[in-house]
Amino acid sequence: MKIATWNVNSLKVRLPHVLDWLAVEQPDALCLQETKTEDGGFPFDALAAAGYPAIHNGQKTYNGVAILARHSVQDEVRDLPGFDDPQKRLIAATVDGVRLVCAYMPNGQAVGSDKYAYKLRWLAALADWLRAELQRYPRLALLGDFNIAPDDRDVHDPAAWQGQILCSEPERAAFRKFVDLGLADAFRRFDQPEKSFSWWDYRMMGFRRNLGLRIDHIMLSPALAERCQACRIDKAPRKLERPSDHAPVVAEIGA
DNA sequence: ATGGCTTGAGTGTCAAGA
Repeated sequence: MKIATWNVNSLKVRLPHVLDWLAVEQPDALCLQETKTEDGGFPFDALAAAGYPAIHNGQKTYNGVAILARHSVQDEVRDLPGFDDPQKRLIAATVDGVRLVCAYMPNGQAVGSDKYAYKLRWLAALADWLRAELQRYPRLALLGDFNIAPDDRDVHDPAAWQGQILCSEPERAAFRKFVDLGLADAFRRFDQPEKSFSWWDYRMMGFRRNLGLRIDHIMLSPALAERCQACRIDKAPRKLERPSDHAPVVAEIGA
C-alpha cells in the first residue's frame, strides 16, 4: 500500500499538478492540506474521473483537508473530536483497513503569540484523541503538514532557527508525544540524504538554494511501521511552474 | 533590515503562511 501527504497551498491552483502526480505515482491514498476552498469549489468530479474519489473538510480561503483514495473509505471523521475549532484542519477515514488521519497542524506564527498558544493546545488535543484512536485502529497512519521540524537535521540552518517557530522546544515536545504514543516517523526509519526537506520558502530562491525545513511527515503505528518498506520526499513537483511550497511525502507499506 | 513570494478576497491592499 502506498500512502502520501501533500500541502498543495490551494487546490484550485494546484489541481493540474495533483492530477499529474497521481497518474505518475498511483498511490492508494493521498492526503491533502490547504485546499483553501469550500466543498463547492472542490474538484470532486475531476478527481473521481482520475480514479480518486475524495472526501473533503474545507472552508473558504484558509485551511481545508482532503483524503483521495482509489477504493472506498469508511468511518469518516471531520475535525478534531473534543476540540472546539472553526478551522478545518483534520479529516480521517479508513482505507483498505488502514486508519488515515490527515492533519494540517497550526503554523503558530511566532513563539509566544496567541496563534502559538492555539497551536500547542491543538497539538495536545490531537495527542489525546490519537491515544483513543490507536486503541480502536491498531493500523493507523498520521499524515500531514505538522508545521514542526522535529530535529536540527530537519532544518537548513539550525542556529538561525533555534527556538523559533516550527523548531521551538514545546513544539518538538509535542512531536515526541506522538512518538511516545507509539507513532514512528516513517522517513527516519530509512537512510536518507542529508539536508532532506519538505518545504522551501518561495522567497530568496529558497528551493534552488535548498533552504528548507522538513515539516511534512508520515507517522506510523507499530503494526504499520514494521511493514513500512520505504519513505521518501518527492521533490519533482516543487520544480514545476507555479509549484506548491511543499513537496509530497510518500510511504510504502507491505501487505 | 522582520523584508524577500504566493494565495485568496476582491478591485484596495491586506492577512496569512512558515
